[in-house]
Amino acid sequence: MEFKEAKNKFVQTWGALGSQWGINKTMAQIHALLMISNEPVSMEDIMEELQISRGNASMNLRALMDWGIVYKEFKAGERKEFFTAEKDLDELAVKISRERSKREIKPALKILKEVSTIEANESAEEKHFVDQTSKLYDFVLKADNMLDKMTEFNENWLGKLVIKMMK
Amino acid sequence: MEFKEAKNKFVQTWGALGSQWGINKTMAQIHALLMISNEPVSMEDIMEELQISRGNASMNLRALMDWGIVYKEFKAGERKEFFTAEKDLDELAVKISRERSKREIKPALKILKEVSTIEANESAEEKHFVDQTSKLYDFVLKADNMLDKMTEFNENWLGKLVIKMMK
DNA sequence: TTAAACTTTCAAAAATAATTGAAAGTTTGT
DNA sequence: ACAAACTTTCAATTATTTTTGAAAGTTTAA
Repeated sequence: MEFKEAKNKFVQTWGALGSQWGINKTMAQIHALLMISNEPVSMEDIMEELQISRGNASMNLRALMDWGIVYKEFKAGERKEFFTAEKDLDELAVKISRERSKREIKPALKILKEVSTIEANESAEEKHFVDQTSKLYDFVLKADNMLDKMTEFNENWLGKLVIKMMK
Repeated sequence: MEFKEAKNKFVQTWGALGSQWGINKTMAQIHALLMISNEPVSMEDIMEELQISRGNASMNLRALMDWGIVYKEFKAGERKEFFTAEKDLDELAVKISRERSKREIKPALKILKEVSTIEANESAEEKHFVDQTSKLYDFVLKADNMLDKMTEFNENWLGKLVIKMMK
C-alpha cells in the first residue's frame, strides 16, 4: 500500500469510527487528517483534501476546538489560520472523556437521580423502578468517576499494573 | 414527580443517551422500558407504550437480542412472545463492551495495523504518518484490552481497589 | 476609509438513518 | 391440511442530521 492510499484509508476509518460513536463523520475525518499531519493545515487544504465546503470545515473545526483537541495556529506573514490536532493520545483521551462526561453523562445522571428518588407506592412495579434506577445511578456514577480518574494517570504505574495483573 | 412521569422521563433520557453514543433511539428506549419492568413485556405492550410500529419493535428487539442484552420468554398457555432485559448492570456492561469491541474496535484495529505498516519513504510527512498511526494502534489496542479485562472482573476487589486508590 | 483576504453564520438542500405498514413467513392447535 | 395467531421482512415514506453556499462579519494593511 502506498502512502496516499493508506492516508485515505485512515481518514475514512477514523470517520466511520466516529459516526458509530455519535461523532459527526466530517469532524472525525478532519481530526484524523490533522493528527497525521506533521505541520499545521489550513482550512483551504482541509476543504481540498476532504472535498467539503467552507461552511462545513469552519463549523467542524470550531467543534473540535470546543472539545479542546484541535488548536488554531498562526504563521508569521500569513493571513490565514492554520490548525493542528492534539497529538498526545493520553491527552486526547482525557479531553474526550472529560467533554463527553460533562455534556452527556452528568446531565443523564441528574435525571437518573431525579427519577430514582420518587416516592414509590406499594406496588412491585414502582418498587422495582426505584430499585433499578437507583442501581443504574450508582453504576453510571461509578463508571464516570473511574473513567475520569483513570485518564488522569497517563501511562503510569496504574495502567501498567492493571495490564500486568489482567494478562 | 409521580411514577408515570418518572418512567417516561427515564425512557426518554435513556433513548437520548443512546443516540448520543451511536445507538438507535428506539432501541435504547425499548431497552429502558424492559430494564425497569418487573415482568416480561409483550411486543404489543412495547408498541403501545412507545407508540411505535410493529416492524420497528420487531427489528429493534431483534437487535437487542443480537447484542445479548434482551431475552425472549414464553409464558405458559400464551402464544405470543415476551421480552426481558438483562438487569444485572455489570453483566450489561460486559456484553455491551464485548459487542462494541467486536463490531467496531477490532475492525478499526485491523485497518490501523495495515496503514501503520506501510513502507514510509524519507519524507517527514510519511514518517510522521507511520509513527502516529503506530502509536494510535498501540493505544487503541491497550484501551480495548483494558476495557475487556476490567469488565471481566465484576464488582470484585480490583474495581474496589481502583476506586479506593483514586478517591 | 477602503478593500482585500479571510472566517462565520444560517436557511435551504441533500444525504442519511429510522420508521411504517402490509405482504410474506412461521408456528401451533384442531 | 387448514386457519388462527402471531412475527419478520423490506420497499416506500418520513424524520433527522449533515452539508452547502452565499451573505454577513471580521481583520489587516495601505
